Amino acid sequence: MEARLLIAVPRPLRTLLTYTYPATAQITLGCRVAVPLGHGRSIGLVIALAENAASTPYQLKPIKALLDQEPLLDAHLLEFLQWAARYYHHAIGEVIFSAIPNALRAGRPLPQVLTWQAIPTPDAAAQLKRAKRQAELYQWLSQQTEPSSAQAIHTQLGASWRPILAALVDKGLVAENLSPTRIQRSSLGKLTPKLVLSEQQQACLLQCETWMQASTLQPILLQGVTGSGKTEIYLRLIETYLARGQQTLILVPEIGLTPQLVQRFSDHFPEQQISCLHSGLNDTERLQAWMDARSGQADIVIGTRSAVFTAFADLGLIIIDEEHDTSFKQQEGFRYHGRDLAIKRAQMLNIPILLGTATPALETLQNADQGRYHYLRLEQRPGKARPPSLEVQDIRGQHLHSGLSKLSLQAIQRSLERNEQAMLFINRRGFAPMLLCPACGWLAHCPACSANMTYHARKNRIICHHCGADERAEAACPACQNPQLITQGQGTERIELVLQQYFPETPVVRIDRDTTSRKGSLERHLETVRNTERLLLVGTQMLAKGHDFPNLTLVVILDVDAALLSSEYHALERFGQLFTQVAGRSGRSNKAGHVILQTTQPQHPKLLTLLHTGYLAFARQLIEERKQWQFPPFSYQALIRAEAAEMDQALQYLEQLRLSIPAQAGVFLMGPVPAPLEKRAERYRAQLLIQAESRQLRHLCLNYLTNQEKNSPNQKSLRWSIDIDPVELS
DNA sequence: AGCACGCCGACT
DNA sequence: GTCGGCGTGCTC
Repeated sequence: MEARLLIAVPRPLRTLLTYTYPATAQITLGCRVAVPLGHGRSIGLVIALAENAASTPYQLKPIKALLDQEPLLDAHLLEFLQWAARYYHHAIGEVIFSAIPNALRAGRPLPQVLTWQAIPTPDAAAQLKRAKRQAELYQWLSQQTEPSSAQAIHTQLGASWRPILAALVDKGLVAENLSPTRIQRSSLGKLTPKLVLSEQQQACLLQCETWMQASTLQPILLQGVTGSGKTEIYLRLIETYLARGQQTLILVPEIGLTPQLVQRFSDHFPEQQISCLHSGLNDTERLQAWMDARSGQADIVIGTRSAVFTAFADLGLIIIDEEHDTSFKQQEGFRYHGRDLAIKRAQMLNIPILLGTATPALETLQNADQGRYHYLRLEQRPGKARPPSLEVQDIRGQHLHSGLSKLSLQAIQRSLERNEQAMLFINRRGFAPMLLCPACGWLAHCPACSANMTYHARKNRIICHHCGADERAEAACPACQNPQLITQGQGTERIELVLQQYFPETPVVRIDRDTTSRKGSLERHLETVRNTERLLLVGTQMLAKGHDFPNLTLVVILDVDAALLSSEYHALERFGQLFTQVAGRSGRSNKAGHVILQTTQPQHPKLLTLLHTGYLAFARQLIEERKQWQFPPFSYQALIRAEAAEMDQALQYLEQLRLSIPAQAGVFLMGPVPAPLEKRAERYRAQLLIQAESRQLRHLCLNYLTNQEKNSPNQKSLRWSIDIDPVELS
């Protein structure tokens, strides 16, 4: 007698595979198995029991081995992942395995964790029990004489098990350096005094707590301007869940950029273990953090988007910081949105979720305005900090010095004279986006993409920012040998140069992907900025994210036009968010801030709304416009992308897919058309946009499409993908 | 994604 | 004659 199992394998298959196993064997859902697959073998994860009666057109194979005694993923996580695979129309196996650390994907056994569970601390009995276990553990540990095994145990222990750690350090068995997934307390036992909450923060906290204890939960949008003390609210809310012995998940856009946030958490919770999950970890570190969350040893997990798939022993609260940030959206492969999935996961677990930002995404604001989310605002900045003064600079007919107006240069001069810092913001790295020949019109163009190469002066190379093509910049024109090539437009490198020329006495720090690619270099730069009173900062997007520069009083935004004139309908929303965040960087610590926007569009109505009535009114105006055009959040989009060796192939393939979707009310199909970047890395790209008036209709269309795909043989060398709720149409 | 199968070019 | 190039197709 045998039974059947539905197994997910890490392959781009849209279905689960059915295998048999002996009915006498005990198998729990969520365990890994070794299975025969095709000519070889593969690892798989048991997802469900299959109907035994159903006859199959193929010969079922038995699983080869059961690899786990206990499930890697619990029932909730399995259900959540299956939901995600359906929603994003992505291969189930890839979705399931994105929740399993690389280190466990080859079938290696789960490391043995000392099995204890997080014990709820409030009552004395539990405290006692916890202390007793620690004592037992300590006794056992003290018998370990070999430093290497002590080290191993130390690695498996949480930093929260301080007595043990302290004892080990004391005995000289381990050095007091923890793995990078764990936050080290610099001095044991030192408690940082709690900040006193403002009246508004107090009210806000109380309201959140009330909502979180209600029988029906809704996501909470906490809109707090930069410096209004959102983080302090997070900390207080987390306390409640820690006291119950529950864990908290905090999703942040890019953890490498927010070391201060992590520090803040570890200072506030010196007794708790905080684990970090981000792209900078190697497989071992990632496994460690994952195990800590799954076993319950980690009290708080801070991570980037993929941390939404982490297994938890007892998750009680989710917080999304900088909720509007588009880096929560994965832009390749499994194109999920970390925030949206977190909301779904919280809903499935019936636990509260808090979305924090100064500038809510339009869809989030719409949800709040419609009452689907609770909505709270923190308006005041604590202390005496006032909002910055804003200046729109009309640069029409102005002579610019490498993109900088005379007025901007004067404003920078005045800041420096007051021994204050200024920041110049331009969203383009490199020296100039164009290198060309004034004699014959030759232009440095990427051989593999339909895009210009960017000139990088420091390296003296031309680089394609789309495919990475990288060539030496020749002195003379390759077409007509004219010895003098010129550049057009500006990037961060050129702005850095012009500032060095104008202000030779002042250090200039440039922060972009080129200056921060090496590990720790961003931190070093930020350190310089903190330690230097008089300084100029140049950078891209990266500068806008969550750094606190107390002596910064002037911000100049240089490429406002690009955002105002973009054809992408998301561009304005992004600009509003960026502007509000960047403006929030200036004028803290009791010094007046000033923001300059250089533009040829000083009368742009949206710009005026943003400046005069603030982000909220601006965002609501954009929502109104989206409504008129029936764009999201008033419709539901899916972008089908295809790429092939020839544009015609890509277009024809999409046309075929389009025809598989029967015409129906409430569905618009746009395209297929060539993508805005027609060619990338020698491949031509086309896209088809599906816009439906409900998620259900969109889902239906995509089902037609994937069925059609199943029937038609794969076209040679053609790759295609589905992007649900796209945030970028390029 | 793997992995094998298969049908064409240059080698001992 | 065969080694291997990667284009194509399948995975319970």
